[in-house]
Amino acid sequence: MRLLLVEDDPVLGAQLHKQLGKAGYAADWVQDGREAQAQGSIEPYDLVVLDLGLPGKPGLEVLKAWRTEGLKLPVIVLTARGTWQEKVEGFNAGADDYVPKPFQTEELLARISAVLKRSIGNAPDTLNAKGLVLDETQQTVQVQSDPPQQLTATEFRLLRYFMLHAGQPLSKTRLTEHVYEYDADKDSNVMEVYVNRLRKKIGPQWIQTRKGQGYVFAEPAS
Amino acid sequence: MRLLLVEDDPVLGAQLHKQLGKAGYAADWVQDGREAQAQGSIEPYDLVVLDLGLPGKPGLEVLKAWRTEGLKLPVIVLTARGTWQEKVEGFNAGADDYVPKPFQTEELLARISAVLKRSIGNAPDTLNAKGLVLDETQQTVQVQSDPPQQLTATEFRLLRYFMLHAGQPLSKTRLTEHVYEYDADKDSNVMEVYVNRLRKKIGPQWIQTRKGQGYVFAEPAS
DNA sequence: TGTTTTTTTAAGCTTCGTTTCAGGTGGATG
DNA sequence: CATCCACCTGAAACGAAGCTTAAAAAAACA
Repeated sequence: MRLLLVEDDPVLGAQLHKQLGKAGYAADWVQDGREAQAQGSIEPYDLVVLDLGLPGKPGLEVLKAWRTEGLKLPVIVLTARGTWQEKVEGFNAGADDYVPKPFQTEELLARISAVLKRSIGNAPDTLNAKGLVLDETQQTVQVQSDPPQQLTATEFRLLRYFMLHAGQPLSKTRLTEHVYEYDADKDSNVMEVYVNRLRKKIGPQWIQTRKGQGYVFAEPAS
Repeated sequence: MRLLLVEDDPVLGAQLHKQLGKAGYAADWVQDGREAQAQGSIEPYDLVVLDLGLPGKPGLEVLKAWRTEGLKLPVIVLTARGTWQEKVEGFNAGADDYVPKPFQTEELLARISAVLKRSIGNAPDTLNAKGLVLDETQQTVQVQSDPPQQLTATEFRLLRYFMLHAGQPLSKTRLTEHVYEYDADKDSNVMEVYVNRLRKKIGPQWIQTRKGQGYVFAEPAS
């Protein structure tokens, strides 16, 4: 999952950025309103965490701009001490959720996870395919009733993306874009390598390859 | 365990603060209601000891504010006159326990320990894993039937936090936040050093490292 | 105050996750 | 049937994260 963090305060921003990374998200961090808007329009983020008090361009403006542009990526708004109007304004501008400052990091992480699942429009527990369970806090997978297996950071991010988009063909470029932050080096077979590793861990039938198109995560034919 | 002590009386406050430290809690002490509220919202405390008669903002108000904000951190209320209504009001406002003044420090410590375990949702004697016993009053560990070993203050705080959260992966930042008071200096390898010391004392199999994620305290595979 | 214990810092070393690379496989195409 | 291309796979190279030890700094204690 690739996130955009928009927060001008260097201290809070740095801390959040780190925490998001730890939680298994590939997060880019920008500190300026204009930059945020541009970035959000160009790069394919899965979710934005948006602070409202920003240099360059106010957060709400940025959000509105995205919405009139037709972008419907999920946005969670952070705002100082929740005045009631601000909250309403935020939702009107098209925010998906709203976290009043100050907050505990766990709170934010919980909201992010909730909004992500909701936005993809799948059943509440998407990460529970038939006979395959992904535990988000432990970063483990369990196949049938075998003992749970540990996943490395990258394996986890990839598998989560697969499971959240089960049934859809996903190109290798799309996968790299969403599993890694910023650069996205082309001309590498990293994805193939990681798909290989996942297949070894969970069994080959879950991820099918569509030659020329990419991969599809799906339940094994019953 | 990181506590917030809210007590305006300088004498009692100082004394409690000291005792809490002795008992192995990293406690921050504030004397004002407003400050308490802000502090409790921002910092990741494990428990609050809250006096009711406060300057700035009444204790019950502070508590209610936290609850409406959705914060569910455990709160123990101290109050002077143990009138029956006050007790009820306290519980209604969302207190987890209630200690009437005057009280003996041990009484308070016992309550704190109980509420902590309860709030984490673990069995009453969480500090008693298979073959490993942590004595809270003595600040010692006993492995199997070896002689008990003395722990230093920090070792004790860390090990208790581990045991109370057995099975969960705990990041190094989270550990520092909960083992130390206020500052929480980043960019240091203190946690690694202390994990090392604990492993030397209790044996290496109890604390596993999850590279990139943190550590997990768990019973050795049987 | 001087002494001892505890905490923190720093440095070199080790381990493990990531990425790259080289060679292999299999299906599609002419 | 030969060739090409996309993908697979195992192993090596690299780098970051964690380990360990010793010494410096700070705190506790007498």
